[in-house]
Amino acid sequence: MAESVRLSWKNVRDAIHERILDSTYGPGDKLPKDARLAEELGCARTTVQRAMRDLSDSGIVERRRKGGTHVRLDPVTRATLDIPITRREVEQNDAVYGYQLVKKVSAKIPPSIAANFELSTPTTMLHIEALHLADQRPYIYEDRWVSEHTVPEIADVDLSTESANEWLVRNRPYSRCDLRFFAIKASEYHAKLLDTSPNEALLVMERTTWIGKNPITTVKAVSTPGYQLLTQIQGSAGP
Amino acid sequence: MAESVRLSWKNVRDAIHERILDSTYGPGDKLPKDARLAEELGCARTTVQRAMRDLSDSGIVERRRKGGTHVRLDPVTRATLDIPITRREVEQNDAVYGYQLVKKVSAKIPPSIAANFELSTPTTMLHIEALHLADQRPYIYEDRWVSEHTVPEIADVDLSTESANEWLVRNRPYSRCDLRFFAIKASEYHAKLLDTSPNEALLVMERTTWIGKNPITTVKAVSTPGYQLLTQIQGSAGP
DNA sequence: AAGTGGTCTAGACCACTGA
DNA sequence: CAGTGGTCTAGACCACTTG
Repeated sequence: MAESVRLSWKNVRDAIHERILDSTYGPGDKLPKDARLAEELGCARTTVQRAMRDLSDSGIVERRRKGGTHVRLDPVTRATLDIPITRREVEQNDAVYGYQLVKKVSAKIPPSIAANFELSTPTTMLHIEALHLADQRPYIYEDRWVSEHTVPEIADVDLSTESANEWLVRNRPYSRCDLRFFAIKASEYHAKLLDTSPNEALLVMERTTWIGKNPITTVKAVSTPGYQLLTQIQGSAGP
Repeated sequence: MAESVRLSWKNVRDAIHERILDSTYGPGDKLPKDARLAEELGCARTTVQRAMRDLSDSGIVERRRKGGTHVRLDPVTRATLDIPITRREVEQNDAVYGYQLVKKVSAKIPPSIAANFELSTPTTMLHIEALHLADQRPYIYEDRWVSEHTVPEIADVDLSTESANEWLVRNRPYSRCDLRFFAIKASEYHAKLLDTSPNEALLVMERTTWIGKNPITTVKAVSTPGYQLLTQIQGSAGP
């Protein structure tokens, strides 16, 4: 049984994954330590590490120092979502992008927005509403609050030309971002802005960002009917 | 300027990231090659590699052999979603999980389902409808088609006890999975099953899986009103 | 305190792919 | 075909975390 072939970390990953699939190591079981597997499979420990990181990133195993590597008890489907800035998304669909500022005013944040930021004391922020268009038709309605305290420069941005979405993504890195997806019934107001009917079902993407402990922005991106979020997973199984 | 400190790959990542944020390297720019950066920062090339892989995974840079490393032109928000099996999800909310099989019958797949699988020839599959309950109340309605050809064992599974969701996740690895999220208006049928009103807005998660070229299953998981998908991103900026 | 995963290094070779 | 990223190795040391 000579290890004549050079094993890549993907080979190693698949070898280990296979043992999990065929129940050599069942859910919750502890796997041999890296060094042991390296010896067994005939490669460097670093290579086993690389393979394990992939399995760990995919949610198949869990690793802890001293605790060892265990097969995860409950399988999860782990997907990666890419959310581009809205202009790019429109352009990638070969449509002409348009943008309209609907409203821009400083105001005291309502409790629901304070809750998004995990703030107890109500403060004043810049409230921005805007419409993103694709081929002249409404595409996404954006309802946003920006902290003037954390992002004072926002006052100097001409938001009637450039969307806050774009400016913030390009200029304000964040250290934490919370995301939420849910469905809402279109209100009269939504219907009017998005050129659709009340009670239509709309997908909403809500994003809240902080830099350190300081709130940056929270935004509800309300999509038009039929909008879909897509993603794809490449599993590490099969031929 | 002695490199007295031992640089970790995170230090290196942050150093490079910072140069991107402060526009030393702007969108689209080419970064120095790994070896050059390693020299510059005073670490091994492997360490730069590790840092770069992270930046690349986060969607901040793009790397190509021979092409070099470039700052991505359009920033994206990249999020990771974990979708557990429904039973786990319910239990993690400290609710009691329940399950009901609503329908199970072999039938010719409708064109929309064939489209999900990218199939042109209509075939027969097992059509399963089921209800997942949390604390006796409807939680998610599952509308699924399973390929009896790819997964003949499904015939022997007692689907009145065990959900197809769970059995498939535990027993059928896939090599590809397509995911879609969108909103729908509840139909009369949905309303009745989910104990809500017609026209409510519902979040739908649609998943389609294959093993190699062979279809395994496609499922629409229709949630109850108020359902939210959550995730969090840890950015690599700030203190 | 000891076991196990995480990281770093230095060097070699491989594998894409753009000029 | 040559430049650049990708991977592998062997060995050392570090840093968690649990028994």
